[in-house]
Amino acid sequence: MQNQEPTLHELQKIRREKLAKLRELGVEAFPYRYGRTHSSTNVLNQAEELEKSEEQVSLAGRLMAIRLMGKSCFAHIQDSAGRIQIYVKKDAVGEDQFDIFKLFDIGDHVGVRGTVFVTHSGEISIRVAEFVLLSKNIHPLPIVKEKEGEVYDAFSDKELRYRQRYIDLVVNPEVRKVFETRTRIVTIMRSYMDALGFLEVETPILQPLYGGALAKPFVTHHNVLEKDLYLRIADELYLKRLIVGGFDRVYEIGKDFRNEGMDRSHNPEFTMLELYAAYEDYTFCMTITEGLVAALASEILGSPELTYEGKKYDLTPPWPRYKFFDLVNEAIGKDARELTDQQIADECSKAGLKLDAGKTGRGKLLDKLFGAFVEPKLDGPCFVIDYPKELSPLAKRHRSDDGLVERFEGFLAGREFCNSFSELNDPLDQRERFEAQGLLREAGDDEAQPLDEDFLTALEIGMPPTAGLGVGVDRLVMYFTDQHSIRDVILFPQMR
RNA sequence: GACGAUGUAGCUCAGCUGGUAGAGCAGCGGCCUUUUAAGCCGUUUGUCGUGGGUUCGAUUCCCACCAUCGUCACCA
Repeated sequence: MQNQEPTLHELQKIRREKLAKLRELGVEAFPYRYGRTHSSTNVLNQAEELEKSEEQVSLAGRLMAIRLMGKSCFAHIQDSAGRIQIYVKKDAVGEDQFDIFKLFDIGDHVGVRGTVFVTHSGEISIRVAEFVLLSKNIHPLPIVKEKEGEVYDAFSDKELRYRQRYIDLVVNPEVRKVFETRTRIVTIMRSYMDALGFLEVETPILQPLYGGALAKPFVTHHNVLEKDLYLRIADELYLKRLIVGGFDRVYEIGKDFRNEGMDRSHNPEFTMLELYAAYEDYTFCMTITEGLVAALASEILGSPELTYEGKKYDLTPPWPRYKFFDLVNEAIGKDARELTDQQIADECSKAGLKLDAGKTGRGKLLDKLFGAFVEPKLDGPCFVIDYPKELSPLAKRHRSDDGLVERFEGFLAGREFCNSFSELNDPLDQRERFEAQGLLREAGDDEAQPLDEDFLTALEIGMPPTAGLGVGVDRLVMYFTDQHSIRDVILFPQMR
């Protein structure tokens, strides 16, 4: 639908005619640059002095409202900082120029030069002495009007908003704010990690073998090498190779790709922060998680209290830590570790899950059980710790319980947002875990991890004790911007 | 992937039990040199999501498909 030449509707024809008319009048419709002295908010903030000094200010922006009154005109222009009213008067600009201004439309970019004044109704405005067209709009913009906080004719069609984000951003200022906050969050993450001595690195997105998570990958093909490559599902295995290589602390913020369903908390490509620290264990990562989230809260919210979808959450560390099996056992009223695979499947069926104990591995069965009975109740913030070994092929065996691994997940608002463990660095144990994954794969689990021989070699070379953490950046942004859908925190979300 | 809801002018929406569509804003013309959802007068705009079918006739009924939203399944 997008690649068809759109039929020229009346509105667009009229704008093209205006463009032609402007050119006849000698107006350059798409000039090369415009020197600004101020932004809209600069002017609004310094209005008093600027008005007194009658200093000439130049600013540029997009026309968002035009109120023409015969021989004068009020209009609003919008720049990346905000909006400001301009006042164009025939007397001030001359008749020829005023006729040109009348050919301008909502959506045009203009540059204006003039002095600052305040209107009778108290709005800080620019009295325009001179204006130029900077770019002509020939495709009408949706007109959003507002009075006393109430919005009229909002541009609200989700499909159009996501597919034509450029319009969404022009017309819905709160959308711009969400993405500005997103960038601030990532910046804060970087400085937080940098301050702790972590080195930011980049690892391959195109990988000959995928790993580091349980997920289905996207497959692509390299023509010259004549082989298939995978888009990474996690950074993990490469970052650990770097720990083997001797970097003590590394992190990466980047996109992962998982070939799975989409909903309001899942986009096929999403952003993860992954970090690895040598000589630390998973308790270190809990501290990092708490510290990072608390830092975000104080810088973004100015308070440890987060409101998400009407509910309040206190993010002040430390957060409670609940053991995986304590939660599960309490929820089902039995000791899950004593149950057979079939019995776990039966418990799952009580929650309406149909699972085949023969085909699904024990780890996954337990995970289902957790997802069905525990997860929805985890308001958080909290950590769930010490997961079953079968579920975590890259995590180190628990120091005091052979059937568990030293792993935690962080929860907030009933949703997981991070995952961490004491990294498995025993190459022989790791090989066994891969082999167990291989058996699951043969049994039909297409999310089981393939064996990565080179990664095993790296572990054989020797990885120090290491802690690793992965944080879902999109989800954190959702919390801190109070957005309901992941699509509202990704500029160009995947559409069908 | 399953079920449900929705899809009408550039935008937001109305359209009862089938007779080829309306409003506000935007646009266009006119009046208006401090307006601000500017106002007043006049006026234009539509493959009624797409493709089939039923019918003399479908935006309205039926089927399929596409898209969006929601719930579930899968996962972060």
